[in-house]
Amino acid sequence: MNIGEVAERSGIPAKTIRYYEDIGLVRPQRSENGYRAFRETDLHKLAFLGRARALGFSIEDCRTLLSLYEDESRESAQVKAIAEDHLSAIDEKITQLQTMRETLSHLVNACHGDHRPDCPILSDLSGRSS
Amino acid sequence: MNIGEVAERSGIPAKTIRYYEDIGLVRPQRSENGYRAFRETDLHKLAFLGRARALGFSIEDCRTLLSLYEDESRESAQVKAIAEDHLSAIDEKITQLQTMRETLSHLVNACHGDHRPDCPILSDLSGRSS
DNA sequence: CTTGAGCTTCCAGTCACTGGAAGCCCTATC
DNA sequence: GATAGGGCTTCCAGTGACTGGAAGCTCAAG
Repeated sequence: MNIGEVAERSGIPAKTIRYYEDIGLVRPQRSENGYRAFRETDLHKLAFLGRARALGFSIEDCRTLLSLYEDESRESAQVKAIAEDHLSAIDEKITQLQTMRETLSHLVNACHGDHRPDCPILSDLSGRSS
Repeated sequence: MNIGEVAERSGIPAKTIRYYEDIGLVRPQRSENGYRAFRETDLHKLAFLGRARALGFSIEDCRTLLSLYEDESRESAQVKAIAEDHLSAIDEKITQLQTMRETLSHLVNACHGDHRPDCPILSDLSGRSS
């Protein structure tokens, strides 16, 4: 398989696949013409990466997850630990965003949004409480 | 005021303040010795930036918000539009994260997390539905 | 006079790509 | 056989918003 087909079938852009090779996440063979020659297992790996990235795992987490996936003697506890860490990072981000959302939506509601210059949003940002 | 004091009073690291000067968000004067000389208005601006960034506004949004803040003839509608856009971007991110969270927490719950290799998390990532 | 903190600039690195340029390879059509 | 195009290759640069570090100047205290 050439990179174009793999990109289509995995849903990962060709550019990104090349980048993943660069950082050692996949190691496709090469054809005589210099083109990357992907096997089904490479495609499978890339699909794995796509799903892991879609769950928000970092590239380094993905690297570890892949190696655990390929390690027959892994312990599921290792995988679970990574996932739990990531889950709590997600929870933190959600909380942070909800705090922002809260403040911001109050401000937006308080702003007339008309042709006049008075604006509670700017007032708040400038540090005045009113 | 030197940069250290401004950093402390605004809560923004000195490095970041220098960066903000680099990209033209603040333009402190200079003392004869070459040190940046901040006035109260600079401090005020930086505090404004700090609050805007804490609400998740991008640097470019901050730039616009600052210029609106300083523009007596602004219309609050301009400010509100930026805030509303940002609010919906936040909502999108929250939704995305909650989707991840949902999937991930199911997987984490399904995983024994013991010394055995069987792992629903890896199974899911590898594309098997079981 | 020395020490150390604080300030300066500049360069490089972060994360995970993404865009673009220059150029080779392959197939199809004229 | 020439040419056009699309796909492939590499390499370099840019994104956002900082952050770390090196080398060197300034200032106040002891």
